[in-house]
Formats: sequence, structure tokens, C-alpha cells
Amino acid sequence: MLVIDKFSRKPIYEQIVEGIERDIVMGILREREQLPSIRELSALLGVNPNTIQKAFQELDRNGIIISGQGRGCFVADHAAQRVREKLSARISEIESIAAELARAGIEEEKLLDAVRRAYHGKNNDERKEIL
Amino acid sequence: MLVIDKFSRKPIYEQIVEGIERDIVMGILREREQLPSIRELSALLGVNPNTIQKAFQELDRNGIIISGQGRGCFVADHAAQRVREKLSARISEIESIAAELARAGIEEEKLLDAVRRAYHGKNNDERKEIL
Amino acid sequence: MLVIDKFSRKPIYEQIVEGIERDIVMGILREREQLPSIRELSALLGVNPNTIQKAFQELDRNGIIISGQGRGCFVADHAAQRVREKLSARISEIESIAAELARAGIEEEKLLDAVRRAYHGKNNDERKEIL
Amino acid sequence: MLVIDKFSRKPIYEQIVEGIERDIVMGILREREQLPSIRELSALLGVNPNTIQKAFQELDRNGIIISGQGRGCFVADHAAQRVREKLSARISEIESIAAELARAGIEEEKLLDAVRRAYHGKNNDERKEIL
DNA sequence: GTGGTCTAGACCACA
DNA sequence: GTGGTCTAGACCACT
Repeated sequence: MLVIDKFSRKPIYEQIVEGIERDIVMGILREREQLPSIRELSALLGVNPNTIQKAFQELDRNGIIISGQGRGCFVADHAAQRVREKLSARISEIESIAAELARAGIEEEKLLDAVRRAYHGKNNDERKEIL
Repeated sequence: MLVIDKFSRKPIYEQIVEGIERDIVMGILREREQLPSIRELSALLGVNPNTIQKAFQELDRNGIIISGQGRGCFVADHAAQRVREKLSARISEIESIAAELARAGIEEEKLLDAVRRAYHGKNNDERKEIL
Repeated sequence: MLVIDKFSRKPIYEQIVEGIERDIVMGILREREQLPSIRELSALLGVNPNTIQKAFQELDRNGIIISGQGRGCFVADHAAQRVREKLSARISEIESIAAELARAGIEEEKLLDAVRRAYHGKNNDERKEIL
Repeated sequence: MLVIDKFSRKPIYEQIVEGIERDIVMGILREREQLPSIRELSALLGVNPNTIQKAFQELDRNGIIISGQGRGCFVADHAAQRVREKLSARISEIESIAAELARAGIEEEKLLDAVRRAYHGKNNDERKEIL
């Protein structure tokens, strides 16, 4: 859980943000639960504390965690809900890629299949039967 | 044709690459046709020549244009085809975003609708994200 | 009386200070009355004793409580009066915020309304900013 | 214009954010105008580039400036408007202070006067006749 | 112990 | 040249 790839083009702090959001949305991290401290995570991931701090700051800013001096960081109330909203915004990303492909003459069915594969493919995790 | 937005998040050279690819795939630029020179484009778009240069390099590297030294740049044979192949690769991008949203519990129908909107909706303006 | 919110942005010791001041000014705590001991309060609020200690120090420093060693803490004479003076100082805080908003072109009436709402409105819950 | 106080309790980066916002709302910085580069400001203010960067990042995040690699930072379209909205949010700050003072028995008229002073006092800058 | 800010200095991608 | 990320290491306020 929460592995980061130091050589990815995606900034480390973003990987951390997304990793934590993923843990929240999947229920691995529960609301009001305390997160590992910045220094702890820093040691754990082999990443500079400032980098973790930046990730936490971003999460805090978005109301996904609450952090306070001397107290530590906690998953905020309704965090999962907020993450879901944030993810919903990515739908427009799909729409804009699709529009680009549409213009280039790629068949619509191919894209629809890609989406269906993502939802029904073998790669779906065990959460399906939970919901 | 080929407007660039200096205030977009997207790197300028990338906007140029995509703009030219779009023109090729839509038949506005035809195979073996000569492209404007770097200096011309630079003046036309109000963009640093180095930036145009970088875009052309990228297109050359992908076999979409041929840029011999001194003789100017030409649309490569089968360029449209190659662009289409390149774009097809973006389907997997959609699939991976879809997988992420699936994991977060976003409904499949929302994504399918986004794709359909892109194909059948009016006003498919790719520059939406530019702000 | 005196609930603290561990998830608030406001430091816990500050919440305690303000809570006690509020109780004094509202007559819930009377002058010369003894306050609960640090250990008691600590247990009661689920808060680190050092934090209570810090809050009491602050109150002592401002002459609002008297904390002799070992004998416990007592509400000081004229405590309510001092709290009121301290609060009056916050009027200048309002003035400086108002000046800032004035400079930005916010309408005066909006601020006057905010004040009137605070005095005449229902449901004046200070803990609004807590999230 | 844009002086910072290194010894203030308010973080330097916040002072910079507010200073720039103030300049925007007062029309000193106009929309689409380029800001000084991070390194320039850094030298100018005697502050570490990272600190400036943090301030700019915050402004960017709020859509008040737009910054892009290699391009520099620019005041965003509708920046002044956004700043004004952000400031409007501070009215609730006034309301919550007012509520606190109301509870303590401070007279309403004192607060109203404070607001009026801010709007009609001698401290008002020259922008009054401009609007 | 915790998180938050700041500095110094490096490296990268973009124009 | 520009902004963006990361590291190392310091100091502060809060628990």
C-alpha cells in the first residue's frame, strides 16, 4: 500500500496525494483515522519530509485531511465523498480525449469498449461485491 | 488553423505538435506538402523559434514530418496513418482513467455518456481546459 | 460547557482559554470560584495536561485567573471586567479587516449587516469555522 | 509596493500573496500583465525563491495568476473579481468576531462605528474618487 | 513528539 | 531565461 516510483514523470508529492486518496476511497483509511506522521512517512518512503508535507498540504487544502500543529494529521469527515467528487471531475478529461479521437476518425465503439473493459475486466478489484 | 494559447497549462510546443497532427489527420495538411519554415511559424504564432524547433523535432522523431537540413519540412508519407496510430494509443489512457474511476465507485454510465457526448454532442471544443 | 474540537484549526490551548473566558464573562464561572485542576480538566477534555497548563498560564498572565502553586486555580477579582477589556481590543481587529475590504471595493452595507446579524440573528454559533 | 515584514507572525509567503492580491484589486497589477519572475522577486525582497514559489503556487491554485514553465507568471483574467470574492468571504470572519463580542455584552454600536470608521475615516486611500 | 515555515542549493522541463 | 520539484537541514509553535 502506497508505493511510490521515484523515476516516474509524475511528481512524488502527487503520487502520495493520489495514493492516500485511493486508500481513502477504498476504505483502507477511514474517516477521523490518524495518518502516519510526516517524519514517519518520510522515513518509510525514503522521501524528504518536505515532499510529504507538500502532499499533505494539498490534501488539507482540499478538505481531505485535517492537519494541525502538534496534533498530527487525520482523515477528514466526508473525505471519501470529496475524493469521489474530485474524481468525477476527471470525466471531462475523458470527454476531451474522446473528442480529440472523434475528430481524428477513431471509431466510437473502440472507446466505449475501453471503458467497458475497465469496468468489467478481470482487473477489477474485490470491492465490486461490497457495493 | 493552429492557434496557440500562451496561457494554457499545456506546453506551447505540445500545442503545436497537436495542432499540426490535427491538421494532418483532418486533411488540411496533405502528405508531401511543405510546412511553413520555423522562422515563418515563429513570427506567425509569436512564439520563440526554439519552441517551434522542439515541436518539429518531436514530429520528425515520430515520422510524421520529414525535416531535412535546409530544405524545409514536409509532411511524411503515411503521416495521417501514423497520427491515427498514435491517437489510438490514447485509448489505453482512457481505459486507465476509467479503471481508476471504477475503483472509486463512479458509475460506468457516466463515462459512457462522456464518450457519447464527445461523438454526438455539439461544440466539441478541445480547448475547454485552457481557462 | 467548554467543549473543545480536536479537529479545529484553532490551537487547543486557545480554545480552552477562550472557553474559560466565555464562561467567566457569561457568569457561569464567578469571581474567586475555583477552577477544576489541570489533571481533572485534562481527563475531562481528553487533552494533554501540558496543553491545559499552557492555557492556564495564558489566563494567569492576563490576570484572569490566579494560579498559586499547589493550591489550585481561582477566577481572579474583576476577571469578567478584564475579559471584556481584552475583547474590546478585538474591535480594532474588525476595523482593520473592514479597512482592507473597503480598499477592495466591498460595500460597507455588507459588513454592517454582518455585525447586525451577529447581534440580532438566531444561531450565533462561533464554531462555524471548524468544518 | 509590496513590502514584507520578516518578523511578522504572518508567514512571509502569505504576506506576498496578500500583497499581490492587493495590487491586483487596486489596479496596480492589471489582468494579463506579467509578474516579475520568481528569482527577481526573490532578490528584490531578500527572500528565498522557494518562498516566492510557494506564494505564486497559492495564487495560481486560486486562479489569480497563471504560471507556466519557461513562460513566466501572468495575472489571470478576472483576477480582480476573484480576489474580491475571496475577500467577501472574510465578512464571515467579522460576523464571528461580532458574535463573540455580542455574547460578552459589548455594545453593538461600537462595532458598527468601527466599520464606519474604516469606510469613512481619514485612512481611506485615493481610490474613492476613482470608483 | 507533531505540523508549518524558511533557507540553500541542486536538477529538470520549457521558451 | 522561466517555473516546478526535490533534498538537506534549521527553527518555531503546539501537544
